[in-house]
Amino acid sequence: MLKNLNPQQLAAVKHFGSPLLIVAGAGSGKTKFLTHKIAYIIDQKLTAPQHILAITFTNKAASEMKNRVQELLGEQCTEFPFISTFHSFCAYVLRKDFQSLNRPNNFIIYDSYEQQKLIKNILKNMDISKTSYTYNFVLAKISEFKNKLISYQDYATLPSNHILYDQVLAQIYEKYQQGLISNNAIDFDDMLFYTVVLFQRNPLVLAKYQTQFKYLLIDEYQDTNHAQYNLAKLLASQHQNIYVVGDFDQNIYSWRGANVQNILNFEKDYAQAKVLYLEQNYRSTKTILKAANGLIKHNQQRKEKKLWTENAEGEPLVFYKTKDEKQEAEYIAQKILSLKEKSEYQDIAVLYRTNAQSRVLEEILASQKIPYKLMGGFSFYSRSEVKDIMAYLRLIYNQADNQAFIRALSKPSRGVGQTSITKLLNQSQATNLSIYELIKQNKTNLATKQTQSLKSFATLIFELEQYYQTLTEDKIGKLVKSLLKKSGYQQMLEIENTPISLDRLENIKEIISITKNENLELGDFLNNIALISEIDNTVNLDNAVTLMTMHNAKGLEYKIVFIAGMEEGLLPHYRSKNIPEALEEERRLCYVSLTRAKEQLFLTAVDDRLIFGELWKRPTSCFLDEIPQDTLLIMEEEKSYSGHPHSIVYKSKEKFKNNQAFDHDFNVGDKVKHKIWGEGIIHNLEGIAEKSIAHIRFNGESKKLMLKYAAVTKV
DNA sequence: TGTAAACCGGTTTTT
DNA sequence: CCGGTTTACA
Ligand SMILES: Nc1ncnc2c1ncn2[C@@H]1O[C@H](COP(=O)(O)OP(=O)(O)OP(=O)(O)O)[C@@H](O)[C@H]1O
Repeated sequence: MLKNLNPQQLAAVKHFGSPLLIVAGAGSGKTKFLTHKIAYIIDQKLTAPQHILAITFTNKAASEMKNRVQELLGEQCTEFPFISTFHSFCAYVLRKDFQSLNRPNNFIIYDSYEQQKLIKNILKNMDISKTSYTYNFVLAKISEFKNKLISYQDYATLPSNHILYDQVLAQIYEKYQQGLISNNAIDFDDMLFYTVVLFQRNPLVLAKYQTQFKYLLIDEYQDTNHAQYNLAKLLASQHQNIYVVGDFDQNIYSWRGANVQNILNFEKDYAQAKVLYLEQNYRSTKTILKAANGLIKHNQQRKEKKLWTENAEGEPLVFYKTKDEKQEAEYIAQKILSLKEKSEYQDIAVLYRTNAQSRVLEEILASQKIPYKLMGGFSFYSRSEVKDIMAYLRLIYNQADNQAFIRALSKPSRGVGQTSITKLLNQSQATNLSIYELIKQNKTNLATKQTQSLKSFATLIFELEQYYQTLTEDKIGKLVKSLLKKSGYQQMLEIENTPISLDRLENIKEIISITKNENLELGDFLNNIALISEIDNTVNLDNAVTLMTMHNAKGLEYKIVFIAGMEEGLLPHYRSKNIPEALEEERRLCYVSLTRAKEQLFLTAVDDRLIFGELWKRPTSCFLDEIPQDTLLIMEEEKSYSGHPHSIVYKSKEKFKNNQAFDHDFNVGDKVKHKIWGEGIIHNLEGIAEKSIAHIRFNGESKKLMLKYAAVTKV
């Protein structure tokens, strides 16, 4: 079982009795160590499989790890270790023990869309929707507080000169939490937050989980946040059987509260800790590794570490610049087709910085008949048609769910509009009865037309619920099929009969096929949806090119990797470029992307990119200059390209806006001075180049100023 | 009162 | 460009 490990990995697998940290670069076999360690613990019968808890970064990584462990153990595996993300683990704990914090165990998990709706509502009611407290800003702040384990009560009592404190935020935070509580909901950050609180406040519950999970293993430890760090510490505090791996150069989630100090301080936190290093990379060619190592050296805030390989020299990285993103996608498609002679589609991945980039890639790949699968993103479950169907399912499962009632009711429209809905909601709140109950008990107070419509809708839901009860297998699939017909939803799409509506119908059918294999109950399905965001929404395409964001590529490997959009503004992203720490994170992100490749790397960039329907001129990414030039082959498209990425001269006579003429170096958090309003603080920046707008709070009052014209200076 | 059509505002990255 | 929200009209 341990044959394929090198001496360091072997030593690590056999190490017991004290905490262990492995720090090592990309592709050095950290994840491989974890899977073998789990298998070894089981094989040696040190404990039963179900007493092992392994934490991965994504659900996909978790299921991959499960498969690996199973392969290693073969037949002898009857019970399984608990392998999941922090969030899924917390959901598991809270479904069992949330009641110990006086909250029901059958909470629902709000996704970001529902969070947004709640916040928007609060801002509207407080009459501050048009101020600097944008919902994005507020949500990011609340997330930050929760990750730092600051409850809204704690927050409210912070001294008013505390850096984090803001009186308005304190109010919003409280209202937001109360909103969640009254809907019996928690958000993603709450999962971690409440689990930590539960363990801290309730030693008995903690002890139960400490006994249940005698071994704790964590992948990607460099990207744990404060709450996750505390969770691990609590779980391991008795037995100290904690084994973590990570790479500080792959810390790419600090914007979400991930704190690289957690890995740097591991030895301080666990006094007996042993630290091991892996230095041999088994994944990539010498050229790829040289390129990646050369790039990451440019980070100042970094410990040096070795990473070498015995693999072949390999091909140079290829850089190709095109006129626009369409041609970029065409180049990638064409390259994929020519690579197809030697490689399979499944060996190829295309990475990009922002989800918005995937659109063009999808279109062009589809037009060239290249099969692809889109991984991750807020893809599937946030599409409006999927949400509509989910609303029906939620309502069938729980008729008291007013939110679901309203959404289902208005798709397709049933002649009941905003006014009636508001009345119903108010009545529901006043009487403590759900809208569904009100209708059933004839307690509504509306015009006949609306009442009739509501009645038949309620009957529809009742009948569907009855139908569901009679089913025995493939229950959700059959239910969805039936509701599509009876609700008129399918008819609505068929009448529209546009390509888009047909697409929507396809997506809904996807729900049917997702739920098919496992004989899922409605409740289990609905409860876990927020957690399974990463379903590949393409139907079991085995041999297909993978499209995903760079963040999603973490931990994965492909024979051939394309990196699209190697441009200033995209990588590094314009929001990061004036903040040194953020810029270094962008560089790490580039490092992660490069090191996904085993054999070949293609980097592309464009001259002009269409953003919000406007053409923007784009310089090539500074990171391209930082990659050792002898690993890089720059393909020339036209003679206008003179060899150095920054010396490109745009020769076309086409009209375009030269949008990069103006620039600034203000950042969020900067103190600034204005002629009229005096001193203020920038709390948000939007737009780019000449359209940059700063949101500045002057002495209580907030202003949005265009930096190109505004007379503000840094102080 | 409900719905369709204009309108406005927002782009990192995700569990 | 897209989706959520406001507005104008039936
Ligand atoms: N001792 C070994 N001998 C041969 N191949 C190995 C060895 N260790 C790991 N590998 C291979 O190297 C590749 C990278 O391993 P793994 O994914 O475990 O690295 P990692 O350190 O987790 O990488 P990353 O930090 O990029 O996620 C895998 O294909 C793995 O099978």
